[in-house]
Amino acid sequence: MTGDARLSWQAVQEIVRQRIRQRIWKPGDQIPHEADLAQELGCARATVNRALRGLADAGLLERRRKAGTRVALNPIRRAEFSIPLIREEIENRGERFDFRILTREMRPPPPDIQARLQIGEDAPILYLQTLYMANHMPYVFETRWVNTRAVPAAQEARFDTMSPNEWLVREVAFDGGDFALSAISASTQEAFILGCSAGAGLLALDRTTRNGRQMITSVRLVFHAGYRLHTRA
Amino acid sequence: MTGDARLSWQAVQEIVRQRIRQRIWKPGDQIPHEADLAQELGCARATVNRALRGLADAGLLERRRKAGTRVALNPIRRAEFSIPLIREEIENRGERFDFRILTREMRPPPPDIQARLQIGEDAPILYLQTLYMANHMPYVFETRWVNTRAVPAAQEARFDTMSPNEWLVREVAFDGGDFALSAISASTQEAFILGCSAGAGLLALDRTTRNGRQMITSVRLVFHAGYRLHTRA
DNA sequence: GAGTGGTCTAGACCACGTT
DNA sequence: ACGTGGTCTAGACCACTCT
Repeated sequence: MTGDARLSWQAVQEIVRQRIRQRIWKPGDQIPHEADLAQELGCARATVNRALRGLADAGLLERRRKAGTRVALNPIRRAEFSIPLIREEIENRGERFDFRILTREMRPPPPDIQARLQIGEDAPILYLQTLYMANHMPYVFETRWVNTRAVPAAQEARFDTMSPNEWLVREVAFDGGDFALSAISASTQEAFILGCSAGAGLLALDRTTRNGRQMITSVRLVFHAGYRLHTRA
Repeated sequence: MTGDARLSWQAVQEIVRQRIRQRIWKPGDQIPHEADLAQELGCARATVNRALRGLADAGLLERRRKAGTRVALNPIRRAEFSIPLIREEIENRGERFDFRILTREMRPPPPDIQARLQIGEDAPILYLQTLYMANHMPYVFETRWVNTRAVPAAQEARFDTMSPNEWLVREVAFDGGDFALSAISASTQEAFILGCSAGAGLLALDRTTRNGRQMITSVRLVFHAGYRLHTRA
C-alpha cells in the first residue's frame, strides 16, 4: 500500500527524483506535461508545477515553454554556500570573538575598486583593514572600501565596539551583492597578520554589496590557513 | 500613474524590497501579514506568499508561523556558485578542451575517503588522476575516487574520448552532493602538473556525489593559479 | 498557430509555534 | 488556544517559443 492520500509537492518531487535516479527518465529525455503528471498522480497541476519548478531551480530539470521539461544532462552545477557571519561563526563554536582595526583612513580608490564601486577616482572612500580573531588567534583579515557618498555616516563611525561589518549592516539596507572566491599566496603582510608562513595558500572571498543600484562597499576577506567553506546543510 | 493592473509576484517582491531599502521596514521589524498585504496591494494572498517566500529564500526576510515575517538582521548570507563543467567552461571561451589520465588503478581507500564514501577499507575503489587542459595549458588537476560497488562498469571504462566526469554523468544518475572549498599550497607534484611554483596558493574544490543514499564518487579539483569562482549572474 | 510552462485567483484546510 | 505562514485545489488566462 502506497496509500492514496493527496500528494504534497515534496512527495511529487521525490517521485520525480526516483524516476530520474532509476533512469526511468534518462538525461535529455522529455518528461510528461504538468497536466498529465497531475492527472497520473491525482493532484492539482499547481502542485506538480511547484515540484518541477523546484527541481529545475536545483538544476535537475530543464524547462522551456512549448518545448516541455527535460532531465538535465548535467545536474549539480550549482552549490549554495553560506557566507559566514564572522562573529556568529566563532561564537557558535564557543570561542571568543574579537577584532582590531589595523588601518582606517580616507584614501583614493585604486582602479579596480573604482570599477567595482562604480565611482570616480576622486570619490571619498573610507579604507579599513580589520583583523578578526577567534580565541585571540587570527581568523580573518578584512580589507574594506566604503563608498561614503552612499554612507556618509561611516566617516564618523568609531568601530570600537561594533565591527565595520556589523556597523554597516545596521546602518544601511543591503539588497544584493556579488561574490568571488579565489586562492592567494600569503604576502609578507598577510602572513605576518594571520600568523602563517609567507606564500601559504589562503582562501580569499571578494564581495561587493549593493543597495538598489548604489554600490555600498567592497570587501576582501582573507581567511586563516586551512579554512574551509561548505555547502549549507 | 502607477497603474492599477493586478500585481505579479515579482512586482510585490520589488515593492517589499523598496520598503526595506528605504527603511520603511527596518531590520528586525515585523512586516504586515500576508492577508493584510494582499488586501493593501489588491492581489491574492498566494501571490504575496510567493513573493515573500522568494525573499525569505534569498535571505532578506525571516518567516515563522505565528511569529510572522521579519526583515532579516543580516541579509546576504548565502551565495550560489555555479560549479563549472570543465569542458563547457573552456569551450565557451573558445579554447581547446583536452584531458589526460595520469593515473588509473584500483586502490584501497584512505580513511578520509572511506568516511566520505561511507565504505569499508576493503571496498573496491577506482582511483583516477586526470589533468584537464585549456589550449594545452594545465587548467584543473582532478583526483577522483569511484565507488565501484555503486558503479561496477567504471572498472571497464576506457576514458579515452570521454573524461571520467563526463562518463560518470552519463552512466549514473546523480542526485545530490556536498561541496567544500579551500585553499592549498601547491605540493611539488601539483606544482609540476599544473605548471606553477611549489607552494603557490591554489583553489581546491572537494565534492562528494550521491545517488539516493549511495555514495558514488569523491573528487578533488585543484585549479590552476589565479582561478576565480563567481556567483552566477 | 498551437502547445507548454508561468502565473493569478478565491477559497479552504493544515501545521507549527507562540502565548 | 489561536494566529500566522504553508499548502492544495480548480479553473482561468497569459507568454513564450517551437514549428
